[in-house]
Amino acid sequence: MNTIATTCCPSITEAPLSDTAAATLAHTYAALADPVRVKLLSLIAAAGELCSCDLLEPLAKSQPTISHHTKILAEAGLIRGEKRGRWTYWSVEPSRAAFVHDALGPS
Amino acid sequence: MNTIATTCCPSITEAPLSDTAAATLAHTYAALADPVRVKLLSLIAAAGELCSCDLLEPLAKSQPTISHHTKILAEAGLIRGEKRGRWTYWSVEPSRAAFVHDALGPS
DNA sequence: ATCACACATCGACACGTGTCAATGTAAAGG
DNA sequence: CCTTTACATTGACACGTGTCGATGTGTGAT
Repeated sequence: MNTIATTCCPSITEAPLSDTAAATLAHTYAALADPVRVKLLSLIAAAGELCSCDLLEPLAKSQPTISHHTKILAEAGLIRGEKRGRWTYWSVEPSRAAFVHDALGPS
Repeated sequence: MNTIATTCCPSITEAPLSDTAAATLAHTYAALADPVRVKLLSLIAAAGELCSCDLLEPLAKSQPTISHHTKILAEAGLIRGEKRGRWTYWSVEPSRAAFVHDALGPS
């Protein structure tokens, strides 16, 4: 946690990550470690906004499974859900839009 | 900045990922989904080259566990090992250096 | 050859994770 | 009210995963 405090942005070529920084990164990448969630995220990123009901067919999973994956992505801070009426609309977390775009882009 | 993306590869804002593309990405991110592997990768990236024996102390894990994690990172194509004498020297896979640098950088 | 070292592999264990049927909750419409 | 719809939660199951002790495989040194 003192990594960012002492210096601004040390390049990875200069010093290894701290335990807490590594744990935080691993938690984020764990959210992307499932093909269903990667495709789910790409569907939201491509559409801009989708409700859970729109995810059932393209992902070919049950409703509880979709709810499980959206929860994990939301807890990782990659998407956010907004309830409007009976529907929950999911969109990419604005502050992480660049990260999500890069993560889904061709590497 | 995305002049290449428009002509070459469809941006994630245009179309969702295919099943195979999502599975490939998820497999890569699964290799980064463990804090020990994230720190292991950062140690290699920071040092340029390290043998397995140099990883035991900073990671505070047993030798079989280190061997297990290096194997997963190597199979994901993020690092490569070169045997010289009795030691195996690990380094970041050159073709994935940019990806690794971004993946470990501040998000 | 014999020994010590560096690393990989195996076997076993505890724990985490993806999945779905069943059930609960909340909102809109009758 | 009651019913339907959209989603979350629970419980249970099978499977994957991180971990380490024990063992195997080479390599170099004596």
